[in-house]
Amino acid sequence: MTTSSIRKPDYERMLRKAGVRITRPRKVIVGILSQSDDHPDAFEIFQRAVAIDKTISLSTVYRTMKLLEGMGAIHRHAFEGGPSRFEQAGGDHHDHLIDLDTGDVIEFKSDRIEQLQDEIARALGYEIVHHRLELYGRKKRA
Amino acid sequence: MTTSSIRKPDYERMLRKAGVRITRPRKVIVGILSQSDDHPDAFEIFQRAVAIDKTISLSTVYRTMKLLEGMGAIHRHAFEGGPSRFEQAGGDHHDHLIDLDTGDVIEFKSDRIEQLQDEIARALGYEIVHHRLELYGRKKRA
DNA sequence: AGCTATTTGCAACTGAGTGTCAACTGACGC
DNA sequence: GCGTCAGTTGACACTCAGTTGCAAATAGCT
Repeated sequence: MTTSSIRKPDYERMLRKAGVRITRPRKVIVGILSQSDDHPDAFEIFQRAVAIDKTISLSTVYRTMKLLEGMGAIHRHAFEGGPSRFEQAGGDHHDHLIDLDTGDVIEFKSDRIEQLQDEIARALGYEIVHHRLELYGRKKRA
Repeated sequence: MTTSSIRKPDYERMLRKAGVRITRPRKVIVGILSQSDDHPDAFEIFQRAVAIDKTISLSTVYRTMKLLEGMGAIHRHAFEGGPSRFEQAGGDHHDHLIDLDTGDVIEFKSDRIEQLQDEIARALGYEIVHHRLELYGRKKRA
């Protein structure tokens, strides 16, 4: 029984469409990504990959993440003071709140904010290609 | 005749208050910051500093930026795919739009967005310590 | 199975920033 | 103005995240 999935990108299909080879390391890595609903960094992905196939190298993880990012299959987030973290693309757009005490990443979404961003960019004569909104905070004790 | 300044932090006073020494390298660096209204990175500050005093080292620039940041005298911005850039604190809070073609940094401010961020954090049970909002875009051709 | 361009693992490299340490110096007391 | 000495500096080694060069391995074709 596999974990049921909603809106998971079909990585193998995307790789095929990108005209690259479906190699063993790439299969292992996209398998891990399909299983993950957190925001692992390259080294964490590498560790999970090694548990499945101990010959996989960290360089290959980096190369594969770059490839997948270029294909739009994953998103890269460079939160402050740490390595890039990755998540599957395909869910709808959201921003992040990072818990400064635990490092937890909470996703949120605000159409109002997106809309205001567009208005601001337009007023400045720009077209937004992408944006980054991160809130860094601490849990209010109840 | 010196460039007239609006709301420039008095770095020497802040350094004194922080209980650290007013050394020659620190004087040169804060002098450069007072003169700058762009967002230079550590290496650019180093280059401007060397032009004034060729004995200053890059390590000292890094150390001084960290010191000033800790004192709240400057802000550090880690825009994507590049080194940290710095700007004087003391102006009022703003966010940044980065021109993807030129690297230009445009400052903007939206109270509405700030307010919405607070609402979102509150709804999630968090208190915002700080946040980061960056728009990456391209100039609309007229 | 055989061919070959793509991909891999390894190790060496890069860029940004930090740590170590002997030498230097600013701020205080005299 | 001069000595003292903790704070600071410059040089350089080091870390960390990520990239690159290259010989060996292999996916995907026939």
